[in-house]
Amino acid sequence: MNFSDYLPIWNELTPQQKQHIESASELRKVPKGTILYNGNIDCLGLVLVCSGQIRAYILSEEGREVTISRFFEYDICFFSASCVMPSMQFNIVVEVEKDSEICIIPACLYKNLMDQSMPVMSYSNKLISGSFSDLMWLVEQIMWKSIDKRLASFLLEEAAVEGSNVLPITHEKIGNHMGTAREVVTRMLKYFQSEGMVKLTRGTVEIIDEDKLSELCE
Amino acid sequence: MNFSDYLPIWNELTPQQKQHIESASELRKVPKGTILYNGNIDCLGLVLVCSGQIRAYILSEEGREVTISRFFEYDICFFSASCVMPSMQFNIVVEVEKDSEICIIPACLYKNLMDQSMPVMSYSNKLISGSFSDLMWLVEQIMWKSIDKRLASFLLEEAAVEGSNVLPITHEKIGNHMGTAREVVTRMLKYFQSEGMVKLTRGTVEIIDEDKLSELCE
DNA sequence: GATAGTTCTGTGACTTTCTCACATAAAAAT
DNA sequence: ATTTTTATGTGAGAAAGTCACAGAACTATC
Repeated sequence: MNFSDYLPIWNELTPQQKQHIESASELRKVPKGTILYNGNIDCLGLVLVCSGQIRAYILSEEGREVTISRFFEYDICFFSASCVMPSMQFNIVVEVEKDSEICIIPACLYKNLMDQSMPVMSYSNKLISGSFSDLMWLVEQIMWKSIDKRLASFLLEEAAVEGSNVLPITHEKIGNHMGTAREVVTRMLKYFQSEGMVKLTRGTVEIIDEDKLSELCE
Repeated sequence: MNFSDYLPIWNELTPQQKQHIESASELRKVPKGTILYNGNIDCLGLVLVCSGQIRAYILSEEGREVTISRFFEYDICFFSASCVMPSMQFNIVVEVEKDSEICIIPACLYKNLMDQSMPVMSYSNKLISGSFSDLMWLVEQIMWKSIDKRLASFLLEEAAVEGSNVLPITHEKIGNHMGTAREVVTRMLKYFQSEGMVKLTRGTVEIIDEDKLSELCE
């Protein structure tokens, strides 16, 4: 485990701090579907994604979901450590989307580091600011983009993530990412298919005409 | 101007830092309607609200608005300083809602302070975290609350802010706060009136039955 | 204080999106 | 081969947003 690959500020830590992190953090393999954090579970800590894929989403009382953020290799998820940040009050669920290897820097250790080390505090600031910007973008999407555009964007992004035009995903999961109902996704995908933009089979969406989808997004 | 009333970390600054702030910041009277920041205007800085009222909102290409955050006496608005925070990339407009007195700590000075002073950095962190939480709350509202509930909440909050049940506000402004169309607000208010919850006159909404509105919010 | 202009509110018709209730189809389990 | 589970399809109706325009209430001007 080479921390300097994940933490840009690794070299600004003291040898002792480095040692603390190395001894206290835990490398863990987590299977798809694992809930790492849900606001009830004790504050986990900072999650470094070594491989795999993780997503953070909010959950309504009726069980509907919206994805707030997704994390891939070399990303750092701080949502599971939000409990140690004062003034961070919200419920969020952090779930493993694909079998992953993660490294957990315990919340209490991380809190201490933040208080001790200016670079760590400054880096935390950067992480939060980045997420804030992402969330602002999400608000704009939700408020001002129609479903067809949002769905097209989602499919293209998903294809980029997968590195393939064949997306192994159900309509329901797409709905959960976008915060909309499954039926809405089904109908829109049917329309996309009728326009020759995608090809649908049970459990997969294949992108046929990437350009046409891109145009749709504007 | 007594900075310690506005900045909780004032006493953790060095005399020199305090002196910098005192000499560089600018106390200013700004009339209602003033645009303090809109992403084009040069990065303003941290805005301390001494009196009055300020709001930050995002603007769609079609000219629709949604209020992201509102600031009152003793609040600090950092949106007008977001340009000095790395990883903060979004367009936002900061507008004076009521004639106000504000104190501006210039962006460049604030940036230097953040880099020099752990307490300032830590405090910035807290400000951003707080706004992040607020934004999460907004996303939940937008996604999962129906318009009647959101309108009821807005009216009650507005009454609390105004310290009166007579709200001097137009349907259009309410729509701009909530990110919805004026007609939708008009129709819902008409319904609220028919149910005896509010009384409408041109330019004002008077809350008649606070309890009934509260119930509506759940 | 009558007139013209501006701002604010009201309303119908139509579109988009969401909800509910079920039907059918494909895969998995036994 | 049959049952169970998971995924998709669809109609009907409700909620919310869009568009176009009408009328009412204030303001400014002479």
